[in-house]
Amino acid sequence: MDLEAFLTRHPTIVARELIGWTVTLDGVGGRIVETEAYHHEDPASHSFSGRTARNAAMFGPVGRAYVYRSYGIHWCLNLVCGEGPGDAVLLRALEPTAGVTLMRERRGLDEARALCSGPGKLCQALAVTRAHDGLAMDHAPFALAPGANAGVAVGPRIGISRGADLPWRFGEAGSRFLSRPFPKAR
DNA sequence: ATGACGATGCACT
DNA sequence: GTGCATCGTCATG
Repeated sequence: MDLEAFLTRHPTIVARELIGWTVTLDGVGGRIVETEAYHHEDPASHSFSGRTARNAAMFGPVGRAYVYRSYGIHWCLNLVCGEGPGDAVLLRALEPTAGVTLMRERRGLDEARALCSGPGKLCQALAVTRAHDGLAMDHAPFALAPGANAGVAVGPRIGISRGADLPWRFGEAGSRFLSRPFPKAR
């Protein structure tokens, strides 16, 4: 399956199967260990109320980056996917594997486990900004490569009010690089 | 023109 | 666990 086919599926499927893939920007990045799915019919999605200047990238081709500013401070990076316009996967945490020294400088931290353990942290470590909004994530300066995972945990998404009941957050089971642990299964 | 509110992170208790 | 910084985006007047 090529990348376009991989991405042209429901964002929950893509978000789950993306765990273990590697993403880099200018050679800095790591294994994707945490994602969240956003669907255009989901009230929590930025695309729910239609296309605007901010979310335009979500309505473009799959494989592009959708970058937005959160809380006026942080950047967050999504990979556009889905069977139709308006779907994306939020990249929430990476296991740093490449350019770790540069990440430490950008983050002002030593501990690898805290370098990319959150959507805003990840963007600071990789130096993602609005300038990357709309860029293809399988071409330079981005790169995207498949990879395996050690099992996927599922739970509710973080920091949203609407659609909070949907189990659309995915993470590598047992990873030490998550933004937060997953609620214990029951 | 103005106001409300975040798909957060960090310091502090 | 709680509080707050900080500002772009969108809805409303």
